[in-house]
Amino acid sequence: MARILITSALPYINGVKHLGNLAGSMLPADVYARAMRLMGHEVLYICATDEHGTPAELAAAKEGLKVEDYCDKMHEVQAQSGADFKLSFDYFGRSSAPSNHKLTQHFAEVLEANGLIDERVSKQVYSHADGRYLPDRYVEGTCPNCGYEAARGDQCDNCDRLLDPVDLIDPYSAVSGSKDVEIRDTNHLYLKQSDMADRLRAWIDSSTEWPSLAKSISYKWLDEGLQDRAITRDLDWGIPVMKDGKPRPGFENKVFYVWFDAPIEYIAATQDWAEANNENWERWWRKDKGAEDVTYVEFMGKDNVAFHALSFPTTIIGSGEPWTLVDKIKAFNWVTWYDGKFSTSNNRGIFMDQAIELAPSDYWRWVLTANAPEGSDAPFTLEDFQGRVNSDLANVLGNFVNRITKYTVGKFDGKLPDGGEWGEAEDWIVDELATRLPALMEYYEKMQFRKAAAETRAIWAAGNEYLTQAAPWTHYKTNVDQAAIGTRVGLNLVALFGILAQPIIPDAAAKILDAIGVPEKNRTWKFDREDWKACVSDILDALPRGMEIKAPDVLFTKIEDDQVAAWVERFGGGEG
RNA sequence: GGUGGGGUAGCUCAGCUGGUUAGAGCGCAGGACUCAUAAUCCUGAGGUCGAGAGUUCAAGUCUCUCUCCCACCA
Repeated sequence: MARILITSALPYINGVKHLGNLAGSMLPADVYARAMRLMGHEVLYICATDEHGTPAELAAAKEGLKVEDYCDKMHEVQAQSGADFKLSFDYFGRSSAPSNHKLTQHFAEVLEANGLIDERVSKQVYSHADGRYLPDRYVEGTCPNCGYEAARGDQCDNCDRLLDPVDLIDPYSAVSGSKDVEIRDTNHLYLKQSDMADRLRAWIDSSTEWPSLAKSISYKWLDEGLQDRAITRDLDWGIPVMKDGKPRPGFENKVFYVWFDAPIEYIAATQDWAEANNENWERWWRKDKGAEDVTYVEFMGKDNVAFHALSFPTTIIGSGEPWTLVDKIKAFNWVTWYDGKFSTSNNRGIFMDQAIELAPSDYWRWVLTANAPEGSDAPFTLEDFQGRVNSDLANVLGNFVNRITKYTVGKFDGKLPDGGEWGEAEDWIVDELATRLPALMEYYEKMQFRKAAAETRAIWAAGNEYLTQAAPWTHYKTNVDQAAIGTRVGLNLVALFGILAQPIIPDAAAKILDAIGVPEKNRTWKFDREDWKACVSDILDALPRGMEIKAPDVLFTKIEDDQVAAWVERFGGGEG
């Protein structure tokens, strides 16, 4: 039994998340958390909303709300979405929580004490009309390179030249359109990542369980020389910059950069979890206080790898304190939508709150796991969604449960039948499961989710093949006992299928296990891995003979063509 | 521009340190069965593995060049 700390990248506060966000971090983290719990490991799964930064302020302004109120509202919305999709967070926190203020300020303090933070002057565009500094992309103007008149502060869309906003000719605010702007000197704190390079490299060298993607990106940065990074911004909304318990002189109107405080929230949220549940957070995060045996796994989209592999570790290692460092980074590509991208800002694609109206959470969970963007970007279409739900869930799993339970009710009075002789069909299914079950366990342990889903499906399909071989309906005509063993093994397979389905489709799995009467304590994955054949043989005779079972209602309603047509009409393609 | 990921059957994808006739699911064609949500099971058709060159007895699998898609960074 291991202790596994799991975090998924914090969803940003400025709107309901779309299916791509779900599939790229929160859902796989949840599937992993559930699987590890089933294996008997002690799991803590933490997530939170990421609430600071300019986009949050702008989104709030657009809705005419104070940013605090906007965040309160959107945090609730996102928490509800998570609950709707059955994300089994142990705690869903907020990066704006007091605990995170305190902890972020603590880290800044110790980093400065360790000589890893510098105060430096830089130039920023200030807008009088907006009463604020404008970060890169909120300034537009004429490109100094090609003369294009609507160049963004960070890059010109016309000539692709990368820009510094202070170099724009005739700059104006992208927020208000005002040209009443000026360039001001402003002080900021810089995290001296360059000083940390050697220690980071040593740490990465010693990390054996990183995927190559994360490792190669990290080495590349180190090879080129890590840039020092500003960790403060000229904003109101965020974590105040303090010094000796008071606002730091010259930083009264500044806050920490969202990327500095967001990962720290992983820890702060754990503190809040501990506070709310009378638990101990230090045994997860402090190696000097019980966390030395914790394995920490982070889930994120590929855009977040650098922050999790270098920036956050700089904070952690640089503190000189014994905090838990990430052991495994699982990164995902994007889910694409009809040859384009999901986009929150362009309202393109399907969002979590809409998805849950269209179909049960299990359907989405299944399809997004079976088609997870693990190796590369993965396309999502409603036609593919329909196909996978109908084939995998309704036909292969749902129909299997339905056919054997109904048969039991019809021919054996709804009782698990006794009698019959073990034969070739039974030998076959034992061999099949003795191969597939260990493979499935390994896929989960290695976080290979597409393969885990495919293997799960293959096990369901093997159940159907077993029934074809055992053919109880044929034996029933001449030898009821022989029909009994096929039915009995079939019912035990139903129980196993429910048990195995739990991480991906928890609702349907619970329905199956309830119908077949499997007690809560017998729904785990504590298999005897020393002898799979014996283990499987036991599984196929686990249910007490004579027990009453029920035929559950149809588990998965198929998605009809006209539904898909209506969805495509409503969402398909989108308007870029 | 740099770095990384990807370009394998109509579609979505597997193919580890190079080695027998390149695999799976869906879709398609044929057959079987009738317990079941016209479900299931079996069989089959279908690919010069993005393009070109090279290394090797042998290359989707290694090297180089090119090309297309995606992301990140400056």
